[in-house]
Amino acid sequence: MSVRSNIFADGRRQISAVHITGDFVDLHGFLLETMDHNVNALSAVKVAFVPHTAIRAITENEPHLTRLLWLLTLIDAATHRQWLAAAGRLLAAEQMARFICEMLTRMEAAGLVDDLTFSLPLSQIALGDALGLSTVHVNRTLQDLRRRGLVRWTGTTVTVMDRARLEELGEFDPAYLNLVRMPR
Amino acid sequence: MSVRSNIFADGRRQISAVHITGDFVDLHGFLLETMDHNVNALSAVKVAFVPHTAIRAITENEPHLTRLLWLLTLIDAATHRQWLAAAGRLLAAEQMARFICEMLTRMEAAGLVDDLTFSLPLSQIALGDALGLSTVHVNRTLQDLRRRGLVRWTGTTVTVMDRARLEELGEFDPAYLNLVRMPR
DNA sequence: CGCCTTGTTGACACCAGTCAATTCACGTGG
DNA sequence: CCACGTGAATTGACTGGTGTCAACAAGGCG
Repeated sequence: MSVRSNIFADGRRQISAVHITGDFVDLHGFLLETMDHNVNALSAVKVAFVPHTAIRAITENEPHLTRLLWLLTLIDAATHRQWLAAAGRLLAAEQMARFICEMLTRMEAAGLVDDLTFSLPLSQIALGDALGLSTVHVNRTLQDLRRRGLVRWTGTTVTVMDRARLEELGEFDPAYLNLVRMPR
Repeated sequence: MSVRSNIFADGRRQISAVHITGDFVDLHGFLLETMDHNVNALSAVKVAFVPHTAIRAITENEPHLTRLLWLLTLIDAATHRQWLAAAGRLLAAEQMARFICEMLTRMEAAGLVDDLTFSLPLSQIALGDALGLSTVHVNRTLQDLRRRGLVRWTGTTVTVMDRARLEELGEFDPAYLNLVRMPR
């Protein structure tokens, strides 16, 4: 698992994405001239590098694949809008609920969830950087969610205890993730 | 000029983009299944509609054009990251300074700036929705920037009085906009 | 065993939100 | 030409969510 972040001159940091297994990391870099952000691993990762020449070749010869790659970056952008809305307009608890819902849903789509439980190796410091909160407030907000019986988060293991109420609190709608519809 | 926004159930609103003359509005909609946001005009606008079939045809036959269209959405995404970082980690005055710097720079690139002055038909309510602030705090923050001699903002007319200090305050670097370099 | 990072807690400060009232700019209709 | 209505801008008083500072506990690791 890895994160994309921006860092300000005085050290303030904002994480703008959490990448999980199977994600295409920084496909944006293919066409953007400058990389204005960092990528850091949160856990041991296996990485495959794709040369820009290969992607360029795809864009020359494979319109369908090109549209799929483009779509990946559009989903990223849609996710950014969701994070922005959450950062700008939601209370800490609502925002954190929404974040956990998103991670749960994406991990599910990757087949990495078992019994509403998944691994999320984010320290409270990093979680704060993702949500735009101080670590102290992250700690208290997490306790709040725990006390309400919505989540359990010990170490790097997260369990969603009450998915419906957590999604309601975070006003979460997974539509923006454009996931393939799974048969129930 | 128009804005793209997300609205929460209780009416809270977050603006995620301000479109100016020449911008391709919601090119994202070409490949995304669901439109999870609204677009509202701020002023009288002239609109050209591009059928998805036309864009699809471009992706089939014009790799270079396709990459350019893709690039437009990547710049959008990069801008979202910048807004997110600002919303999450900057103080109101810093964030507002940065926003004004971005609008100035983009309006310049569109040839719509004269003497560091440009038209920005955003009410303080809308400005608050863009920055994630209440209108009262927007008002006070604007007064702060005015008092410091950084900007003049009367009605829909904005004048940047001290560009260097405004950019410094907002820690603004236009690189993410990927603008074509103009000869001075 | 001791260092270092992370998690936790309490006290306090402060940035930003809320509520409410007032002023101002405009556009409309009489 | 003026009364009026409406939305935006402004202001003051107060509240409250979140940040800061500091201390301490709990593990992981060399």
